[in-house]
Amino acid sequence: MKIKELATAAYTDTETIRFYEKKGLMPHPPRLANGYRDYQAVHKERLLFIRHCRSLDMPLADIQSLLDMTQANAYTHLHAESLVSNHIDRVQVKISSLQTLLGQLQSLRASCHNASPDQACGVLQVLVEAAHGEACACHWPLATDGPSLTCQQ
Amino acid sequence: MKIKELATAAYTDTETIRFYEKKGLMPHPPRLANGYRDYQAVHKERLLFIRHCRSLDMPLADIQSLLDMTQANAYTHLHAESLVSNHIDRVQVKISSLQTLLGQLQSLRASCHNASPDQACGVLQVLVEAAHGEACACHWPLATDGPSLTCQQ
DNA sequence: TAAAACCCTGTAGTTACTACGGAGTCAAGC
DNA sequence: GCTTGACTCCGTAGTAACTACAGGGTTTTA
Repeated sequence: MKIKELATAAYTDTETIRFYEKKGLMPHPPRLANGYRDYQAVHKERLLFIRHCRSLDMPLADIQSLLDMTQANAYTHLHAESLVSNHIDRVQVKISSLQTLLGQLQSLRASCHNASPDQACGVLQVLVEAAHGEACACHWPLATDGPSLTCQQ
Repeated sequence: MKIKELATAAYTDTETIRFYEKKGLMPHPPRLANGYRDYQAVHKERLLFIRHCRSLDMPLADIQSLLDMTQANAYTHLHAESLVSNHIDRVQVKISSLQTLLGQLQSLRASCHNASPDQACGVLQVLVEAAHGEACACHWPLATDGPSLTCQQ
């Protein structure tokens, strides 16, 4: 099976497969006489596994760990479960962070709707004024994975 | 005001300021005789504005548009509001996408908890089996901004 | 005078790909 | 035999928004 066939079978792209190979998630397959990659069924299973995990938004590093566990046949309850649990924690934090953000954005937009017709749009004024507020916690360093979201407008 | 002082005043980092300068969000400031950047109050206001918008998770391109509007004094209700509205839409899509994902991850973890003590952890088995399911919509190409999240386990 | 703290530029790293450029290979149609 | 198109190869650069150096110069403090 050549790379395009594998890509089609796993609903992904040839470039992505080569990328996974470079990253070590997919093994180096044997080559045909012309240098083309030659895949077997085992490669398809592995790629489907990877893509399924990615559809669950798992980072490649976690997927690599899971693959290592299946390969070694020495995985533990605790390790696999903690990977998933940590992932759940990250997703939950992200959701609540975004919900706070959503509230702030909606009140920002409301400041535009509430402006009387002869006024300039309130969005910019609110933003400029908020930026002046020294006490606004927005101005603390942002978290690495999203906004700090502690500003109460 | 040298760069460190500005950074402290805007609760950010010197590298970030130079980064914004390179990107065109911050203007090139005048330089001291020794080549050091020399900032005024106007730079602080601009930087605080940028950081406030970033705390609302706005992309730099949107912030650039807002800055252009304030500079030109020619911004419109509609443009500013549509920037914010589009941002709200993106955040809402992201939230519901993550909520679906959360449910899937929780059921995955449950498959581990439900396994009897003498069984191997169910997480890996579920993942392997799910990857085999040809009909699983997980295997369709992922959306650009997150998981496809259409897999019903 | 020496060390610490600051400043400069430029480059490389992060995530998970995606998109290209330039070249070689293969099968089908004329 | 030739051309066209689809496929393959490899390597590099781009995405967002920074962060972290490397390697040098300057200023301030002890």
